[in-house]
Amino acid sequence: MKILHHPARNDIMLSTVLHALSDPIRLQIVSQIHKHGEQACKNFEVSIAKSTLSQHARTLREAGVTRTRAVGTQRLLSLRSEDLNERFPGLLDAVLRSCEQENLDPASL
Amino acid sequence: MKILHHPARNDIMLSTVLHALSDPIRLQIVSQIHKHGEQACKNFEVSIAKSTLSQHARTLREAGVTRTRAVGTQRLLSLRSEDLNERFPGLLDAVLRSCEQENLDPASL
DNA sequence: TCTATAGTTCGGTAATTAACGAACAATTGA
DNA sequence: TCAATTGTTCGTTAATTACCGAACTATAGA
Repeated sequence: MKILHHPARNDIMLSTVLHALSDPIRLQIVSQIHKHGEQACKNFEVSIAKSTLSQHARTLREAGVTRTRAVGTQRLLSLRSEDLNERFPGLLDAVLRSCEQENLDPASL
Repeated sequence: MKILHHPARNDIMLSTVLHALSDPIRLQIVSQIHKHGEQACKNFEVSIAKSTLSQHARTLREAGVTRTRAVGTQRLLSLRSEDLNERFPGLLDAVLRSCEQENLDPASL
């Protein structure tokens, strides 16, 4: 099977990570992995074609945000929390918390 | 003179902020404001045309990352730290620290 | 071996983006 | 009032991006 390329920890670039996280769909994906743990693509509740989802998964993986491992026909995605915390301390947590806060916001008006 | 539109605090969107910060040039601008305080565009050390710089300044302002005020012919940009901290606690600091860390990284290999 | 499941890759389209220079607007100071 | 400074806007170009469906690969299970 195909080799899934993941950047080494020190090759993870801030602007690339921020770009990967700047898309609402990818933010949803990351948030869902955070909430429910390692997830296969088929479990993501996003309203896009599977080819599009596959591309988003690739973007996240190549940015160093997620790790993908193959199990059977599935690709399980997890967050590279340790690598990200080591390289950009506090960043992932801040984004995840911001993400949750934003989703609870209609009351703030 | 033209009105400079700034989003209200509660209208600042996470994905928009992350997108604004995902461009290396804009990250440099934000980092320089953080280091040296409120800055006019002419002070930014970036190697792009001034029309391009003006567009980047607009992107940051419209995302809610910076505030722009007019003083004479200058536009002074500052970070909306308070608004951002209120809305997305810890996010801006994490990005700024990540930014600094990345710029000191050649030793990490 | 055949079928279903899970993802990936490819080709194409439409939209967005970053970049530039030229022209413009606003303000300051001579 | 005139020139210099500072920044914005406009028109264009080239590159990137998000999206889709169709075709493909790989694995699991009947």
